[in-house]
Amino acid sequence: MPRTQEQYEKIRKEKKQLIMDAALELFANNGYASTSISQIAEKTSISKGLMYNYFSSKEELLQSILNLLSDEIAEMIDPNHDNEISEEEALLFFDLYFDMIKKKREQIKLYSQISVQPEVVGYVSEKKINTNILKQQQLIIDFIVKRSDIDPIFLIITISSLIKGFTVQYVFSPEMYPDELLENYKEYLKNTLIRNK
Amino acid sequence: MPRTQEQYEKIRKEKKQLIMDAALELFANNGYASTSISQIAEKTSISKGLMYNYFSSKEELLQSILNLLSDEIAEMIDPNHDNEISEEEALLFFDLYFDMIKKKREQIKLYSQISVQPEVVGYVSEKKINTNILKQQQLIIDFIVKRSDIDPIFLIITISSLIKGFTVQYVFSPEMYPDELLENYKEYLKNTLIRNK
Amino acid sequence: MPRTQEQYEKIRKEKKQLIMDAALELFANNGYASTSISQIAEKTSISKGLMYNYFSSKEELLQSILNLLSDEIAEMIDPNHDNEISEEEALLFFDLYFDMIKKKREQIKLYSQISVQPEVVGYVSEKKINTNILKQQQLIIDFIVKRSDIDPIFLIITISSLIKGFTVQYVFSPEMYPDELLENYKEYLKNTLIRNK
Amino acid sequence: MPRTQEQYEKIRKEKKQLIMDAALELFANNGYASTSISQIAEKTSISKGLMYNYFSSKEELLQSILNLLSDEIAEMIDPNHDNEISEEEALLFFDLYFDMIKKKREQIKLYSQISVQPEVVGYVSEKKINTNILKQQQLIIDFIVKRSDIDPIFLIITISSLIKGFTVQYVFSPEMYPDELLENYKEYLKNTLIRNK
DNA sequence: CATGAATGAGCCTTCATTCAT
DNA sequence: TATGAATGAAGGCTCATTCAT
Repeated sequence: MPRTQEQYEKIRKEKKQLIMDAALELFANNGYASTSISQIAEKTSISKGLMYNYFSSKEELLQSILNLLSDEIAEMIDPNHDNEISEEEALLFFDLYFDMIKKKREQIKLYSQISVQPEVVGYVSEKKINTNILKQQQLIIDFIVKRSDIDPIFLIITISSLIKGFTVQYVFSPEMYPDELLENYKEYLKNTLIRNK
Repeated sequence: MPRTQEQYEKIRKEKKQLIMDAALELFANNGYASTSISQIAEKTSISKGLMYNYFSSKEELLQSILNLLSDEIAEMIDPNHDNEISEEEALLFFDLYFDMIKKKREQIKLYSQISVQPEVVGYVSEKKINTNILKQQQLIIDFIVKRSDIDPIFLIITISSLIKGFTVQYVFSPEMYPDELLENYKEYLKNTLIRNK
Repeated sequence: MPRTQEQYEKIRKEKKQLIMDAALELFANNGYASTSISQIAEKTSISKGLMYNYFSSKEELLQSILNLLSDEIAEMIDPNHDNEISEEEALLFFDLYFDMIKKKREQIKLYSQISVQPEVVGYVSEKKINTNILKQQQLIIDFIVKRSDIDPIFLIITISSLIKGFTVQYVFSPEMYPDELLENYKEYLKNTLIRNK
Repeated sequence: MPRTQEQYEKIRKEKKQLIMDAALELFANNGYASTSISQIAEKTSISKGLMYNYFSSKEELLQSILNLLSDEIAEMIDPNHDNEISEEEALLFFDLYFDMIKKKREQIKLYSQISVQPEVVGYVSEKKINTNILKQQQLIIDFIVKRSDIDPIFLIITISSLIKGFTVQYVFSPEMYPDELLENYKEYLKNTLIRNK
């Protein structure tokens, strides 16, 4: 009783995911360049050769991880497609974003490393990832700008720097931000930036 | 007749600097791991072997670059040694810091890469660099905290995130921050954070 | 369809032996330091890189050769485990020892080089090799001492020097000791040292 | 007042000797291959370049050390040139030989290493060294043979092995042979081999 | 689909030797 | 005579990738 086409594809997808999981952990913690295909294969309990059955190269594997991150972020952040957001949506963004950096910490750690190394990959899917977040971020900023008399350009720089800086600090030193602090800081940002309290 | 001691020292010092300059540019733009000794030697127009006359290893070369950066930052930022700062000193910090990230852009780019890559180096002189800046930064934050009724912990997170985030964005995309904008944003920060305008 | 576990193991074992054979010949005749991995690879008709699939370093390759020698000697000499030996056993030792230096000439040549070069290796498995032979040698000497009125210390020095000296001379100039001479000399030693003729 | 030709030559000779002394110690203890010209130059407190003013290559330096050893041995052992020796001369040989291995321990250690490594040097002056000792040794053996009814060939093998083996053991583990033991063993050999006691 | 042996280019590093000063 | 900067060939080793089985 041969397996159906779908079963094959499902198995294939799962194996792919296993490889990506192993690779992510190794990349994020040991660095992309310092992680060898052998290590990934060993961690996944498959042979080196088989890896190339799923990913055509080490770089494509990296790309896949980042692309998946991009998709997952898109799903989590879910930018609405009109060009305006309400206060609720603005507040929601913080919930979603903080949720994301917590759940995707390892991926973002990897992404932070990659995005800073021009050599590693042609472009990786940098733009795609940025796009998803930045689009929403832009809407937030628009929202804030509209209700503030601060020079928009300053506000944009400030908020994007703040988000970027906080993200990096968090993903590389999560132990410094216990859950409660994280929650409180999120509320503080909501109050300060959105609710104007 | 051999060269005098001074002549030799001069040659050494100059050549060392040449190598470090070439390495910095390559490291910062292509990444540390992706830059080979061959490339550095070629860019410096020396033989591969000679590099090892000046630096005992690739890693030591990196360390030297970062140590120099550390020293230069120390000189530029010059933290005062009492534990309190005046408003003038707080304002001065912004001038010094913005000046530094502008002049040492490439080095900080390299540093940003290194500090995010677990594999590269045991310590590099990460701590030393951080110390110099962070000490001063801490004083600034203390200053601000003292005159504000915001929860200190939120303030600390916010300001350090802001500085880190802005620094990274600037050194990797300086073209987005023309001199005038840079200057204006600096003044904006001074007014907002220090002068409470 | 992949090879079976056994097939792989067979390939590995055979290839390992091929490499060790080639390395032994080169090490013994050209010296360990003067033999390059390239030469070994070429003699084995494999690529340089492949060597590292079987041995983690040049030194480990050397160690493996010497460890194998150690095991083979153990098998050939087979020291008995009580602390006394009979005349027959004493006589047998000479048969075994002469047989060994003849069959393992190249290995002992290599070993003679290594044991005299402080730089090459931490220990190599020097001790292990020595142990096997020396234990038996000690029993022989005990045997002789017991039946002689010569000062034991002189006897020990003399016999161990004699064995060591003869071994070195033989392995480096086997052409000076044709089979018949070798055999006769062995009998001469038996008669003189053991049978007291 | 310029120096005379002789003074120059004397200085030159002394400096050469200094280099050879440093090299000998390093070669004997760290191995020839593992000792770099830099180390020798440093130990001698001269520059690398100057070394090549005295010795045209690393190998020539080694050769010089061994040649000197050869000459010194010749002087110490001083083989007489007729083809026969008296009992006194035979006994004297042991005094001279034991004296030599004690005083030239480091050189012989080096020589033992070199003579076992076919690769290092074309031939070094192996033959020359051997010649000096072997010639005398041959006379001793002749002397013993003449007064013994043992098969000469066995005697030759035995005595030359004994001397070689003892020499190697002594120079590599002198701490196992305190002066008194050395002296006593020498007398033991004299009595056994020459005086037939 | 699966294996891991095999390749080969490239990397970091060492070092005897040369040479301008 | 003396210096040490400079060279360049070679060495040990790693690793992404390929391929016979």
